[in-house]
Amino acid sequence: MPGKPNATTPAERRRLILAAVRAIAAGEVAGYGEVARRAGLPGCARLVARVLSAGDEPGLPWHRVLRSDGRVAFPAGSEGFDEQVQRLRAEGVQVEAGRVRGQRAAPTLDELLWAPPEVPIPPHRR
DNA sequence: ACTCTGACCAGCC
DNA sequence: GGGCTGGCCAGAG
Repeated sequence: MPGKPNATTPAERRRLILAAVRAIAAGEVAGYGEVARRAGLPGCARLVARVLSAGDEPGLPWHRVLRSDGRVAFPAGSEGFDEQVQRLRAEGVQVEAGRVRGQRAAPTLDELLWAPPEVPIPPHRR
């Protein structure tokens, strides 16, 4: 077939990104760039952001996607910010001033690859 | 076809 | 720790 070795169409990329986001386990967080990497689309962090901003897919754990700094991607005080923080806390993620503590948003996944099925969440920790 | 914008990232100072 | 710059992809005007 005339050359289409990879996902060159936006719809295909979008599907891959959605799958990668769904693959994030509860209590885990991932950066936009990391999600793009898992989707097989390195460098497409902005595309991930765009897909999430569409908000079409119901049940998508979009709140588990953070910036590479571990910060919430919404401006502090906005609705999206507030909701994302609450959702993360509901899953046991410790959020402090819009920033996730205890986990790395974008660690070196050189060997980590796909995340473990479940992560032990300490009940309370400081 | 061009320009601007966006739930971004990595590098450098 | 913070701020600037360039690069990135896709959609809207």
